[in-house]
Amino acid sequence: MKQFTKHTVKNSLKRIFLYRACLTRLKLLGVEKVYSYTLSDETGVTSDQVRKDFSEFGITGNKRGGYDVDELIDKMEKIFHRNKDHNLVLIGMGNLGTSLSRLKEIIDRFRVKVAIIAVPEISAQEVTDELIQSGIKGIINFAPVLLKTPADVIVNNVNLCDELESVIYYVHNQMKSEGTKNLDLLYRGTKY
Amino acid sequence: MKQFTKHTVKNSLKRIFLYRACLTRLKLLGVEKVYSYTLSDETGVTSDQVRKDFSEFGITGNKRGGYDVDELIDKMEKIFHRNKDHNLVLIGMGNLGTSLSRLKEIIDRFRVKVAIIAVPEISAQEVTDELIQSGIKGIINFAPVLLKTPADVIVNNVNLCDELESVIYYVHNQMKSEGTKNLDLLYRGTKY
DNA sequence: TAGATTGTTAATCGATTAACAATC
DNA sequence: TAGATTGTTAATCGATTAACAATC
Repeated sequence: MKQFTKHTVKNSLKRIFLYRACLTRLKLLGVEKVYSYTLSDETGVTSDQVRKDFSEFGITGNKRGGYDVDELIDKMEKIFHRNKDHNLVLIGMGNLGTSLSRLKEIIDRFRVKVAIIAVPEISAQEVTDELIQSGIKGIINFAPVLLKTPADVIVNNVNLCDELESVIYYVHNQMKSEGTKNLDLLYRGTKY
Repeated sequence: MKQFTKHTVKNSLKRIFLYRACLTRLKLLGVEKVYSYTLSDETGVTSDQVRKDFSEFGITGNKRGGYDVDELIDKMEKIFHRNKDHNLVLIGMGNLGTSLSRLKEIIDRFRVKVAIIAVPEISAQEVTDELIQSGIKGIINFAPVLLKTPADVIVNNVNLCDELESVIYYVHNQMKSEGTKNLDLLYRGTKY
């Protein structure tokens, strides 16, 4: 019954994005030190969860002293390999015909590992196959198709229609659920 | 310790998008009937999970007979309220200054409930406040900021940088994990 | 009918939450 | 020191997986 492993972005990783967004904003405001409850207040994630997430990614602070904002941002940049350069290829609609033949050459030369696919639905799989042949290991896919890829290739689908429809779904369905108490007092975000 | 409820798109809902993508493709290929294991093969979601998801959304098939593709697509369209029209406003950078004053008028007139925010980071919160004042209940946010919104407003953040970085994260970290057996035999997708 | 597939209930697994000992 | 906060272990909750009875 057990199927091939589906790759899904870990919730904890998504929350790290969330923390970082807060931290860069706080830094801009001149904040130098935060506590787990600071990030909790800002993001709506419980302070327990904040510390648990940090622990998972090996981020430590100072007992009683909280966390240094700069240090925290720095550690998160490292998690995302922001300290290194990453070349990537973007395959768009305009240059599709011409560029496809030079793809492998470019990917090899610049040691590209990540590609962005923004071609029409119909050519998406073909482009993908080509990319994988050339050694691409991660793909951001804007085409509204489910790409077939080997297990060692990561695909992240970005689909505005799906995003829109999920918002519409929630807008239409939330009245039924609880969420209607203390409306003005509560705040929340999404998708993280 | 319990915090305000964070709204997150349900996994089951994301999988419904996935099923629908498959089904529309299969329909194009002339397929009229599917079984839970058909969708399992196509999506990598286990057949158990497919049936469980269908059950959650009140989608039923025929014992022994599987599911009718058209009927399935139709039911999914209904889940996403695709059978109705939905007006939406798109606030972009170009027309920011001019249009903001007419916003409420337009939102009222066309009974808009959903907005897409594609303005620079710095004006995103201001625009959001304005939208909420005008009665918007769902937002797709392209600005890389965490918007403060009342609990009855759904926000879906779309952030290319985050998507990219999560791909980079996985590309750099997967070698360590298991996933290296039967590489060429296994297929997987992401984010659903 | 026998066999195959659904739909649902029970078991398992993983992620979140709570609790608390360590410590600055 | 006393008090506050971290980091981690244990308890709980929810989601996935397995099992199976219903049935076409």
